[in-house]
Amino acid sequence: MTDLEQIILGVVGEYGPCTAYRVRRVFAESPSGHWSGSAGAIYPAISRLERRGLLRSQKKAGDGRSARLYRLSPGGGRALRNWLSPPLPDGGQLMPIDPLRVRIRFIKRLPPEKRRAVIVEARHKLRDLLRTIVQSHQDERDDPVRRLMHSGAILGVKAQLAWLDEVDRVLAIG
Amino acid sequence: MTDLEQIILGVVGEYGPCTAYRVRRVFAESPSGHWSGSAGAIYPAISRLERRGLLRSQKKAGDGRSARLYRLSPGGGRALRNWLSPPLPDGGQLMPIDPLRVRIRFIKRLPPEKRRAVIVEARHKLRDLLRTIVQSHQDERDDPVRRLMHSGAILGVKAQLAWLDEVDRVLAIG
DNA sequence: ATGGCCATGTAAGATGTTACATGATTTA
DNA sequence: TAAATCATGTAACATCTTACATGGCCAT
Repeated sequence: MTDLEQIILGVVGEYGPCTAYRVRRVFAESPSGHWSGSAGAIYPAISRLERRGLLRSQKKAGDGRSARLYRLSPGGGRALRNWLSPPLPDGGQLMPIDPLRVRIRFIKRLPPEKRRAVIVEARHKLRDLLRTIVQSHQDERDDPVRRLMHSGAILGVKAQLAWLDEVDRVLAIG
Repeated sequence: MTDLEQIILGVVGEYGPCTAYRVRRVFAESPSGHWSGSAGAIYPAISRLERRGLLRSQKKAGDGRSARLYRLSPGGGRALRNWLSPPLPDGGQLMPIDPLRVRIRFIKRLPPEKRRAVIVEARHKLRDLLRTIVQSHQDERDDPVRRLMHSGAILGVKAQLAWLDEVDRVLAIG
């Protein structure tokens, strides 16, 4: 069971009976670029989940298109709870993956006078991103779990920004 | 050009002429479970890079096996610098991907009495991980960039731990 | 000389991306 | 009614994982 499939189960569970398109939009609206939610990933994944009996579907009434409403089957609920429950994967599988750090690792490949520009631009883009997430966080008043998702993202990006300051200091010396 | 390919270019550039196996070990020794560095990914990726003229190779002397030593070609160096240089991708592509947060998002699916256990276990595993990274950080005295990689990982995991405390508080209420 | 690690690779299969195709519904 | 968006899907292609196969090197 891939992460994508697990998350689809979670999203279907969260948004009740909903269409595949609705699931796609949840991915598309995520600020993270990691979860692209392309049609070619979502529709086949949902078909797989239905074939395995983890999702059920029914035709959406009053819709001339072939839209279907999906919901979790009992087995799907169990699969979802099982994914969430201990034992969790090892720490290495839980730690954040940082696309910025992977690049900066090789920054010495750039001539010294260009290194600074990378840091400056990264800081800029992360600050912009941070602003939009903070905005979403403030706009979200009702759902405490969703607020937690926002604050998690905020803490993660702030950690990156703090780290960038450290990178800046270290590179200035050496 | 995938991330894996870019990182391989970076690693080959970093470790000078080196074998494919050496590249694999760099991935395997990374604390992050994200970069598995399986043979079936690395060897084909290196072949692709050589076909495209970004890597050059020569037979390793005095080795009865078919081991080859790879190094960056001039074009490979350019490709690597180009990857590192502005313009960077958008903020959404730079922000950290947090496998823990994706799970906790759906934690309400668990019965209330089991939610705490998830947090406790996650905290435990992340603390263990943090200890080992801190240890590597202290052991590494020479290379400032490598120390930066460690401190980036440390800041990231600490942010997760701080967030877990917040999750704990919020779930205790709601 | 044999067991364990070093080292290279391949095959089968699943998953994901991009791009395209199709048509319904809503909005200006 | 025209344009935008909703909605579902498929085809071609590349990539990644898992598992396996092969054989050299090294220490006891």
